[in-house]
Amino acid sequence: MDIEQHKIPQATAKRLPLYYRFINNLHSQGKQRVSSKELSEAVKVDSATIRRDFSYFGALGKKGYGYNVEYLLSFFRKTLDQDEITKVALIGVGNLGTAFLHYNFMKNNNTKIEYAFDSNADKVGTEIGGVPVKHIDELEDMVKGDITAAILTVPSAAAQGITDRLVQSGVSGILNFTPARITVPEHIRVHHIDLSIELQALVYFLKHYPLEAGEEQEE
Amino acid sequence: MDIEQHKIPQATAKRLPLYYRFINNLHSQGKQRVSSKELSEAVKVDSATIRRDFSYFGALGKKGYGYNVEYLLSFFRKTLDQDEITKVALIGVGNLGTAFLHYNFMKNNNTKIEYAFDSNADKVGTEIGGVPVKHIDELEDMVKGDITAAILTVPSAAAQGITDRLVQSGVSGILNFTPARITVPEHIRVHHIDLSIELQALVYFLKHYPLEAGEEQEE
DNA sequence: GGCAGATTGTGAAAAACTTAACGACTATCT
DNA sequence: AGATAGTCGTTAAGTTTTTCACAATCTGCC
Repeated sequence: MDIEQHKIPQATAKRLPLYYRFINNLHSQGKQRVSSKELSEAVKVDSATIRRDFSYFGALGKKGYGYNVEYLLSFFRKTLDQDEITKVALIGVGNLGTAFLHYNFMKNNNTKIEYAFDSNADKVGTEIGGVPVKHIDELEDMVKGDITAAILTVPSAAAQGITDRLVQSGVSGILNFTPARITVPEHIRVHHIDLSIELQALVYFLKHYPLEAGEEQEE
Repeated sequence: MDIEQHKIPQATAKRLPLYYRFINNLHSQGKQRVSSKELSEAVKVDSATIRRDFSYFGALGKKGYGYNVEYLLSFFRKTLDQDEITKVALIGVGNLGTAFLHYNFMKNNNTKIEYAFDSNADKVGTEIGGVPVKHIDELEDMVKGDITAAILTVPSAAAQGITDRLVQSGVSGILNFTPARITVPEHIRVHHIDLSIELQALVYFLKHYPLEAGEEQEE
């Protein structure tokens, strides 16, 4: 099973949470079935790509019919490990961190932000989006052995220092929102999301890759 | 020139702002020269990829020496259109929007957030990170003919409605932070950044693609 | 001036990803 | 029942991106 999992392309893996959300939506709307074409319009991914993505998990649909929403949903729930909740910590309760705390609380099922950490005494002891805010000094104690991943929304100057402490405390993944490119041991996974770069990249594309009619969007 | 520009792979284009930032850092630190290997360690991109990326713009470096930081910087400044500022609007001054306003003000040189819009009367009339907050009713008037791109940080229920108004008002690109996948005419470019999906994707990778020693990171 | 060592730029290959196309099958209409 | 329209799963082709590997060539030093 784990070996099979490894055959799934990373590009596909990145789209799974997107699919999952939209299938969830469809289910809430009481929709019974959905075709790759319909789904394609909703998530803005080519229908052939969707069929290909789904096929990595076996035959989820029926020819001439489409996909049963109920079945698809239960399948994704299982695949994305909805049952087993991954515990996450958030470091840095600024605007971005706060946004995430509110956001997360409402939407995610397979991850839970257990604690948030900040150095600001005014914030410590409060609760945001249902998540208790702890002092950064408590980081090691709270994280050790319990937390799998961390969301890094601290000022960039603090990024590497906090990262080292997180790694020490045993997290295996970091979602880094700071502009700093952090250095970690090989077995730690880091995903970078850089708001400033995203905006600059969009602008660059606007100037140099004007969309012609009929041209498709990538992301 | 424009035809030449079109040869640059999109993957490369997305890395340019990243390179630019780090070259800027090096320059501030007074560094004279840098090799692709050094830069690779800083930005976490394979050195061969960096050399290939740079080579699309011609021979920027010198064999046996590396790249001259000063020259590289001036080249990137020109290429990323630092001189010609792209005007941007931000819609939705919640936590995420506020984070962006602070962030942007400090860092970007080729883009400027001219206005922010919100429907909350308490926010309208204030200024955040140097950006004036206008009422959402003024959107069309302020944007029309002047603003090239928009950052969408509104609640997802409002996303499509605001999008339509932005398109009407002539923006050509949208950076969409809402979970909704918005529909736009073909000539409008949309980049989606979905915080919730990023977290779920990271968790999925942690579970199914554990990093072995020596394995490289993507993104 | 010449040589050892470093580093680029790039051809070629590999890897990763997307898309087109179609056979096989379903559902529905007449 | 047969015809029609729709849909999946997949093979094969196409495209994009990354990586390897090395000749060319520059630097720095003696």
